[in-house]
Order: sequence, then structure tokens, then C-alpha cells
Amino acid sequence: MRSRQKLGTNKPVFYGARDNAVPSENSHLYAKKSFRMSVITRFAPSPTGHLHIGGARTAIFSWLLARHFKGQFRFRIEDTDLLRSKQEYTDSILASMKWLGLTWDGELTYQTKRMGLYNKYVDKLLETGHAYWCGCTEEEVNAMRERAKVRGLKPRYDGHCRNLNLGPGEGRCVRLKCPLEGKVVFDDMVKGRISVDVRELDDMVIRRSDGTPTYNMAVVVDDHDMGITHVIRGDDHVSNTPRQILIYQALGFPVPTFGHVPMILGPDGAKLSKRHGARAVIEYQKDGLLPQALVNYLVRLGWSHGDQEIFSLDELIELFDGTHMNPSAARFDVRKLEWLNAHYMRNLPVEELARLTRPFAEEAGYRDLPEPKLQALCAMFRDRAKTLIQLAANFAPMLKKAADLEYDEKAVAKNLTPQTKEYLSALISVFGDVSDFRSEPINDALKAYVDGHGLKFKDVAPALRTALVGFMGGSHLPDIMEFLGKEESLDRLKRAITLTIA
RNA sequence: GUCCCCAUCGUCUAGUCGGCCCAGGACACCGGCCUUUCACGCCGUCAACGGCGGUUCAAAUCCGCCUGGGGACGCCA
Repeated sequence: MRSRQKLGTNKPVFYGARDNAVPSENSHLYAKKSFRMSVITRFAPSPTGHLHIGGARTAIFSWLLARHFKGQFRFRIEDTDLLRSKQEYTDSILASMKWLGLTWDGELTYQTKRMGLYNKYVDKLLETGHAYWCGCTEEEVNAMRERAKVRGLKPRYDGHCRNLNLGPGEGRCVRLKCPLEGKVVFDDMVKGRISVDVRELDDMVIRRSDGTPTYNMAVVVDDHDMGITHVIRGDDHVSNTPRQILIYQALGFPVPTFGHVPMILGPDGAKLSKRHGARAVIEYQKDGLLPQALVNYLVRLGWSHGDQEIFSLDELIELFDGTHMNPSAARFDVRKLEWLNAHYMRNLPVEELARLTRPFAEEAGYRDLPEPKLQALCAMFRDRAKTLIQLAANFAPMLKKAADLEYDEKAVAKNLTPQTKEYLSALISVFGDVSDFRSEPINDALKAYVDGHGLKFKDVAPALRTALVGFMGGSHLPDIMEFLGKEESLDRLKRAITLTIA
């Protein structure tokens, strides 16, 4: 439920919407109008790990918003944390984005390659009096915070150097000179109106004493420089937003529209962590999930369009306009993801399914599978698997030789009785006479035998199944036989007849 | 501690500015049908508006408080 409040009577001193426009009472409409002008979104991960599903979802939302409004979707790597950033993670994130089908516009931007840009703007803030040099040491600042805490206040910098007019110097950083009173208000695309008193904020550092810009500074400069109009990011950034808006104001930049999507929780409602298993997109890829299923699932987790559950990419682009996003955190439910995945597996053209399954078949040890065989296997088992891995796992009994087939003891004991073995012996010659060994003729022959002997399928099917695949599973019997071929099928029947129960 | 955000079935959610909601859909679960296994498919059952006040003829929908979650308070990003 969106908590969109009406305009209050107290006029906010700082307003965070674009172009300083006053929003209409209906912020949906207001937002829509501004979307129409131009939409440039971005995804800006830091390469300190693989792309995780939370990040993937914000990327998907950003991408969809841009595509829906025929705008642009930009990509920026926030690699300023030199210690934790790794090229392999950048590569991995890019690979996951491509796998998900999220194409971006323009060049990839690396933050580390544009350090000069940030300082230019810090200097500008210094010149215009929106920022000042601060010579306080870490210890002094910590002491201030402690004092504030003791008084029950929010720990913050007390503005010691604010009016000292210090110049540059060893160990000095630059702080933003924040307004002393008023509220920062902005209309969030998913949370509605958010208001924060500037007294909750302090004069944040925008340039460290080593000359590098801080995160909030860099983000604002980058987003403005890249022309970003809509910032969709994780929930954990809401408290950064007022600070960033202050920087936008000080710089005289138009403030973009923000949309803070809530985080994704584990099945137990706790923050997603290692012990929840797969968190990275790449892991789902390895588990045999289809990108379309993951995208569909992730989008649906936090966004809705009435009762619709299944969306094609085109539908999503058509329907996703930045509204109807859920402000509350959601739990990750693998079962529903798998249901969606199974759905997409069933509806893919076989050729496509086979192409996607091949790597998993190879992983399972089946290399050089002829395309027709692979497709036949996919067609036979697609309804019985929720993931590509599971699908490939079904191939085993189909690709062995009769002599190597493993039999389930219970199935043998229950179904291969002296009586049914007689049926099987008879069937060996029945099937042996089928010249066109395809599913249909095989089925006809089986039916003729069953009918001709006053039997029912139920009388012979379990035995036949056990004989052919070794256990009570698998696909349609005639299909299995067609796949195995006459010789192999008969070999299996012959071997089954010789089986005795221990 | 302070501030910000959140709160409908077990889970994801619908619920367009209060009435058509003794709350709808989907996943899961359970039961049934179909059936040459298992699935798929189809049908059905179970199941929720966190609590308390207020506004109103009428509240899941508006307001307040409480409770419970989460996030943020760095010269990290």
C-alpha cells in the first residue's frame, strides 16, 4: 500500500522533486508527467561481489522504467573501494546482466576513471560558500558524537570548523555547509513522501583529507553528469537521499526522482545471507534456472499488475511505468521461482530448450549427444522437471545399455512377477514384429496385445515400465521405446525377465 | 539512544481518491478428477486485514497511539 500523503501546510524549505516544481495532489500523475519528458536511469553496483538478486531486481526495475518510457539505461561501476573491488566481479556482474537480458546504453562508466570531475565540483562548492575546510581530527569528531549521544541526540558533527574560514591544509577535509533548519522532502516513487529534518543531518564530509571524494559526493556528481533523471536503488539508501539532495541543491543541480525498493529477505524473514544458499544471479544460472523465469519472479516480488503472475519481457516493458511498486520487504520463495521456471520450460520451443539444456547434459556427463536425441529427451522429460539440472538428471536411465541399467528393488519385487514376466516374454516378440519402431505403431502393437489377451494396461504397464527404465518413473512408455530403439528396448525386456528378487 | 521506512492467507500479492470485500489471485499444502508410472492439466478445501482508540451511516482502506520488523546515523559504498 502506498502511503502517499497530501501536501502538508508547512511548506518544506527544500523540496526534492525535479525542477523545484510543486507536485500536484496526485503524485502518480505528477510522476508520470515528468517521466514523459525523458527518462534516464542507471544501475551502479560496486564490484565487490557477484550480482545478487536484490541488485538484479533494482537493475531490472531501472531497465524496465527506461525501456517503458523509451529512455536510456546507463551502467556505472562504483569501484572506488580499491581494497574490495575486483575486476573479476565486474566481469561477473556484466555477465549476469547479459544473461538476464539487461542491455545498457552508452559506455560503461568507471568511477575510478573520473576522480578529477568530483574535485572540480568540490572546489565549486568551496568557492560558493556551500562547503568549508575542516581540521577536526577523528578523535575530536568521535568525542562530539559521544557527547551528543549522552544527551540523547543523534551522533553528529557539531560544526566546529563551520565558520573558521580555514584554508586547505594537511589532514583537512571538506564538509558541506548544511542548512541549519528546515526539512528535506522528496516524493519517492515507491515509498511516497519522505520528510527529514535537516537537524538530523550534519555537515558531512564531501572530500576526504586524502583528496578523494566521499560516496555521496561522487554519486551526485556522477548521476548529474550522466543525466540521470530517475534513481532506483535499494532501500538502504533512503537515509542517504536527504544528504544527496542537499548536495544537489548546493550545486544548483536539478534533483532526480528517487525510487527506493525494499530489500529481499530470506525465506525465514531474515536478511539474505550465506546460510540462505544462493543469493547471486550466477548461482541460479548454474542451478538451471531460465533468465526469463528469474526476471519474472524478481519483478513480481515487489511489483504487481493486478492478479497477473506471468509476464513476457515485452509485457513488462509495456506495463512497468514505475507505479505499483510495493514498499515493504519481501521474502524469497524458491518454490514459486521453480514453478515459474517449470512453466517457462514447458512453453519453450524444444529446440530452444535443448540448446539451453545441453550444457547441463554435458555437465552430467553426456557429451556429443546428437541434437535429435537431446531434443527427444527434453520433450519427454520437460513436464517432470523444474530446472534444467533436474531435466538433465532424467537422462541417465535413457542413455545406458541394458546391461548397465540399475533397477529399483522395490519396483522389481512388486512388478516383475512370474505372471508379468510371461507378458514381457510375449511382448518381446510383439515388439519385435513392429517394423516401424516409432511411438504410435509401438503403442498400437501394445494395445493390440493387451486387448487380444483380455488384459488391461494396468496389468502389464508397471512391469513394462520397470523393465524399460528400472523404476516407476520416466515418461510415456511408447516414447521411451522409440527413443531407446528396438534393439535396446528388447534387450531391456530380456534382461528384466532374468531378474530375480534377492 | 535518535531519525527514517514498513505491517492483508505459511509465501508473493489484489484491494485505483471508504461501501460492489463476512477480502480476490498465485505458489505451497491437503483432497479429488484424468491416467499405460511420475508429472502436466482440470476441479475443490484450508488459510489473512498485528492490537487499541478515533472519524464516518459505512474502514483492510482515513487519523492517532501501541506493538512488531527493517534501515540509517563513518574522512565505507
